[in-house]
Amino acid sequence: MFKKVLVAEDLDSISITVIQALETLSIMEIQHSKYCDDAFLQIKKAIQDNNPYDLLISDLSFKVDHRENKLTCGDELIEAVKKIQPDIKTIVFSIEDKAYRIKSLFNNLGINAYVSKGRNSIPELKNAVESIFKTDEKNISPELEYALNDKSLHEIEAYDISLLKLLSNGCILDEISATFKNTGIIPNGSSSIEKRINKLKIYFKANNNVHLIAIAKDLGLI
Amino acid sequence: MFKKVLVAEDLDSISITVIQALETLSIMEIQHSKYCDDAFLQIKKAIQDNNPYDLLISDLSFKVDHRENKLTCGDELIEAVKKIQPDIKTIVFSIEDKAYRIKSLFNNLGINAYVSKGRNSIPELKNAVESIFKTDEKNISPELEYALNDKSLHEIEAYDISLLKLLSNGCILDEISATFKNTGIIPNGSSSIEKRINKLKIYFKANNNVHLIAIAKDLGLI
DNA sequence: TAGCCTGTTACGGCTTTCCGTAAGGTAATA
DNA sequence: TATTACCTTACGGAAAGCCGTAACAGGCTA
Repeated sequence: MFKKVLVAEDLDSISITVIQALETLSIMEIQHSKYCDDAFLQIKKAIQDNNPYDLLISDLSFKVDHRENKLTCGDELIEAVKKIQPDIKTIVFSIEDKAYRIKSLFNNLGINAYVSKGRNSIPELKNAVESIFKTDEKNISPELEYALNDKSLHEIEAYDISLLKLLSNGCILDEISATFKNTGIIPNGSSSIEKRINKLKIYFKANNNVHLIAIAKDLGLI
Repeated sequence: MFKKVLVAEDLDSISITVIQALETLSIMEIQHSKYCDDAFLQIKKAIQDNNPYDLLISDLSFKVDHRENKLTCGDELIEAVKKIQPDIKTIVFSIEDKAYRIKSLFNNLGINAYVSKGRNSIPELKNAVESIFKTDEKNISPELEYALNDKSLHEIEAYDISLLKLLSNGCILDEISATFKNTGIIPNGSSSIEKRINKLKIYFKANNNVHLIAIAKDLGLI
C-alpha cells in the first residue's frame, strides 16, 4: 500500500472522514492541508527531504477567505505538483460531476482517478486508492464512466470556453474580436465569432446569448 | 442536551463527521437520512410514535440520482417539516455562503442557526447545537453575520428573481411581459420590465443582459 | 492548372436590446 | 381641491445581436 499520502481539502467536515478512511487502509503517513499553497509546499519539502509523497488526494474547489493564495483550486495545485514531481499519483475527490470538467482532468492533467463526492463515495475512494496502487490503470467513479465516452464533449474546445467567458463578462462582439487579436487567438473576425456563438446556441439549444450563458453556467463550463 | 437529532445530508464524507461530532455532545439518539424524502418520513413517523425529534440538521443541496424525490432540497424539507412539527429546531449546514440565500432561510423558514461548511465548521456546528439548546436565539456562523445586516439585499425581491429566471430561460421582453400578465404579476408592461432589468444591471454593475445573468448565476440567485 | 471544399471574413437587413423622454394613474399631503 | 411624488406604461432613436448571403484564401484532388 502507499506509504505517504497528502490530502488537500478545505472542508474539515470532509477531511476528517477521508483521513479516517485512509487509516483503515493501513497507510503509514497521512498529512492534510486546508490550502492549495500549503499542500504544494509540503510536497516540495518532502522531495527536498528525500521522502516524497506517493499519492495526492485533492479537492477541486477551495473556499476563498482572508488568506492570499497563489494556487486557488485543485487543478492549479495538481498542475504545479506534476511539474516538480511528475510521477506522483493523483486522485481528485470532488463534488463536481460535469463530464467536461472530469474529462479535461484526465486528458490535460493526467490524474489517475476521479471520485465524485456522493452518497457512497468513501468506499469508492478506498477502492480507487487500492486500485491505482495495484495497477496503473485509470480509475473513475462507476456512475461517471459515461463521461469519458461522451463524444459530444469533443466538440467543445478551449476556444469556445474563452468565448463564453468573455461573453459572460459582458463583452460585445467587437471587444471579443479585439481581445482575440491581442492574444493571437484565431479566428478573431467579429463575424466568425458571431458564427461560432451561433453554433454554440444551436448545440446547446439556446434561444439567445443570455440563454446560452445561463446554460453554460449550469453545465459548469464557465 | 437535545435527545433526538436527525441529520439530513447526502454526502457520506460529511455525514460521518457530523454524526461523530454530535456523539461527542452526548446526544442519545442520532439518525441520518441521505434523501430529503426519507428525512421527512422519519420525522413524521417519530411524531406518530410520540417520540418526536428535537433538532433537524440539514444540508441545502442534495444530489439528484436515479431516485424520484418529492422534496429535492433542504429548503423544501424544512418547509414541509415545519408544517407538521412547527416547534422543531433547525440548523442548516451548507456550503452556501450567499447572503441572499441565508437571509431568506432565517426570514422565510425561521431556521434557528446557519453554519457554513468551511475550514473550521465542525467546532462551529457543535457551538451552534449547544447555543440553540441553551437559548432561543438565532445563531449564525461568525463570518456570515454581515449577511443579515446587508441592507442592499432587501432590494432584491421575488419579482426580480422571477424576472432573472425568465431571462435566463431565453425569453425576450414581450414573452416575459405575457408570462407576467398570465400569472397576474405586476408590473408587467414590457417597458416596466425593461426598466427593472436596467435597475438590476446598475445594481450588479452589469454591462448588458448576458453579463447580468452570468452574475446572477454566480451569486446563486437563480 | 482548374475545380472543389472548407473555413474565415465582410456586408446588409431585420430583430431585440438599450436608454432617454414623456404621458397617464394613484396616493399622500397641504 | 391642488400639488407633489412616485410608479407604470408608451414611444423612438441608437446600439447590439441575429441571420442569410457572398467574397476571399488555402488546401486538396482530378
